[in-house]
Amino acid sequence: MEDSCGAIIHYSLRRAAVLQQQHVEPIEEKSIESIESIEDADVLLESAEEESLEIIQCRDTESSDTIRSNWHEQLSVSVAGSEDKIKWHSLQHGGPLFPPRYKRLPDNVRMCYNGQPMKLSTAAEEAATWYAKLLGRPVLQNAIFQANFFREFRMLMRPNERRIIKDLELCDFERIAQHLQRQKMSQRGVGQHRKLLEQHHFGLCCIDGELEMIANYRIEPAGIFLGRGKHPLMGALKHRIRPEDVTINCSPYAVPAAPAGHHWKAVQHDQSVVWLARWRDSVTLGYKYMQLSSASRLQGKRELNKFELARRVSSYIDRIRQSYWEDWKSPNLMQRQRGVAIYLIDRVMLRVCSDKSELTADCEGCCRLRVEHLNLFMELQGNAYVVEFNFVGKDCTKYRRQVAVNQHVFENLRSFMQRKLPQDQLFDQLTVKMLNQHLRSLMQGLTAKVFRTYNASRLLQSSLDELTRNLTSPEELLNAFAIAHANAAKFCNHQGAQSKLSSHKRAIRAKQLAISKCRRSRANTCRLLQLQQDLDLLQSSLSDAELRSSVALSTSKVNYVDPRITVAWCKKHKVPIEQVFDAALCSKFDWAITAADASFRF
DNA sequence: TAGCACGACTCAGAAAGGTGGTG
DNA sequence: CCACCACCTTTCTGAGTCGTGCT
Repeated sequence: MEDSCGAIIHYSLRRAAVLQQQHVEPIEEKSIESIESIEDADVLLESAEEESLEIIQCRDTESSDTIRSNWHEQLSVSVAGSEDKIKWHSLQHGGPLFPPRYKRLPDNVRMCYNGQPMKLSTAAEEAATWYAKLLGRPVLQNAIFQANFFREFRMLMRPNERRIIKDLELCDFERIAQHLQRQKMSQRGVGQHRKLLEQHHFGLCCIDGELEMIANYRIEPAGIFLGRGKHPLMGALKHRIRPEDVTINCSPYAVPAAPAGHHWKAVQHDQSVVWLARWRDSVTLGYKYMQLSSASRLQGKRELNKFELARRVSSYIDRIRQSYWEDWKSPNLMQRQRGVAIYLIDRVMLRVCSDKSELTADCEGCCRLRVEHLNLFMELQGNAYVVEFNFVGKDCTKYRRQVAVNQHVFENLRSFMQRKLPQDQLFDQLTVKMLNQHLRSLMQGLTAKVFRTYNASRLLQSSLDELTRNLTSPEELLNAFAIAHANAAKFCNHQGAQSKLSSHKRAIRAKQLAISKCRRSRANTCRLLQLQQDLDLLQSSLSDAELRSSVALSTSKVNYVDPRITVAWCKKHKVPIEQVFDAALCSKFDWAITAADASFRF
């Protein structure tokens, strides 16, 4: 309790300091904001193309084409920790794009309080529009959200408004929500052109003579902090970020101009970092960064390094496993805990979970597991030594899994749980730092997170080998590929909220209905036969669909499995890469598509 | 020198936006 | 031809990981 109070006081003081630094004068609108029609956008787009070329002019004389086409062939892979301290030699960009200034609502659109329309101050009205956008979302029912939002909403009101508005329940945002919806519909079409224009202005940078895309050139708009799960700060207001809050990182000769009438918080030329701009989030108080796109050369190099590091684990894995087997039998409690923890990270794919501040949602990982998160079964459904994990993991996703473990692990876990309360730490002698230090002593650059990359990639490769060994037809191959990926995603516990299964089951029900209708109306038998065939096909693919629906496939594809495995598989089976990677993945993994041939093995 | 806070990065699911099929 | 819907892709930004530097 004391700790929690301390954290809250510390947070309040820091937040006050950050907010005090934030400037309040309105930012000048850029010319982009004045676009009302598609024609306007086209005209501006043409001039922007010229301007954008100007922004990215580079002093680097080296031919960028040669660098781009074969950097991955020339690259000698560096192990983690020994990466170059100098990340770039020349860096030029146009600075971030600020969201448009808030435009007041028309006079006939008002928040109603207790049935009476209220004309709010500009700041309070803007906060009301943020809330109105969330109408219908379950998060609005959350008491923490309501309390945080209403407290900060009232702080934006004028004293006379504050005297009247005392209860969020009596605030009616419906008219504002309807107005915003109408506004959105009327602006369809213009948005696309504006986006293209903005991308030309702000979305590109020039790094070491290479034109690259920027991943997030937009400053996050002000709004309501939502967080994940039961975040204690949900509902707090994210303040507007202004040029005076933003630090720019670039070459000394290429400082982008701040918007008219404004200046940057600071400009630095730090070659040891890859961010282009940063600012502090007014709720979490952490830095937010403007960074290069994942398709960029620099990010590609980092990706390659990541996968090469994971690939090296193959040569060390026997030694690593031998080491933690020995730890299980150690008389030293810390070593036993360390051995079991690494086993769980390696074999159950748990994240390590670093220490967290009190002001985050209550989520766990290996080093933060509590006694209450585990159930031990000597025997369960014919399996010996089963551990049931039940906790809330990263992003507040549920982790619920029963795993048959090694007998030594089981007995160690039982001893760690003895004489402890449910809320006590399972690994009370262990810290993340100790664990990673030990891993580094076994293999240079090895940390806990590498196991996820290693295991997911190994699993994909073996699943692909096994499932596609005797297949030749494109449909069968692609289906098997999807299942292999789903296996890897399931292993990583990547969850998707939108269930494709429900639509699959709906399709089956629809066919069943159509068949019975067809039978009743005695329609032609050809139609009936066709429907029956469709139904059989749907039903036979249900179990595959069940697997694929329960997981989010993209996360493991994007982050964990070595793309060269997929590329090699495609080349071996003559499957076009576009059928398994979408456009974004193709450009992100450009290096893998060029580098890997059919014989590549992870 | 240990422990902690923090900076810089990777990883993550949800929401928004786009597309193509169907009635 | 259009409205609607389902599915897929992109964008957004919150949440972890881990090294570094300060006290």
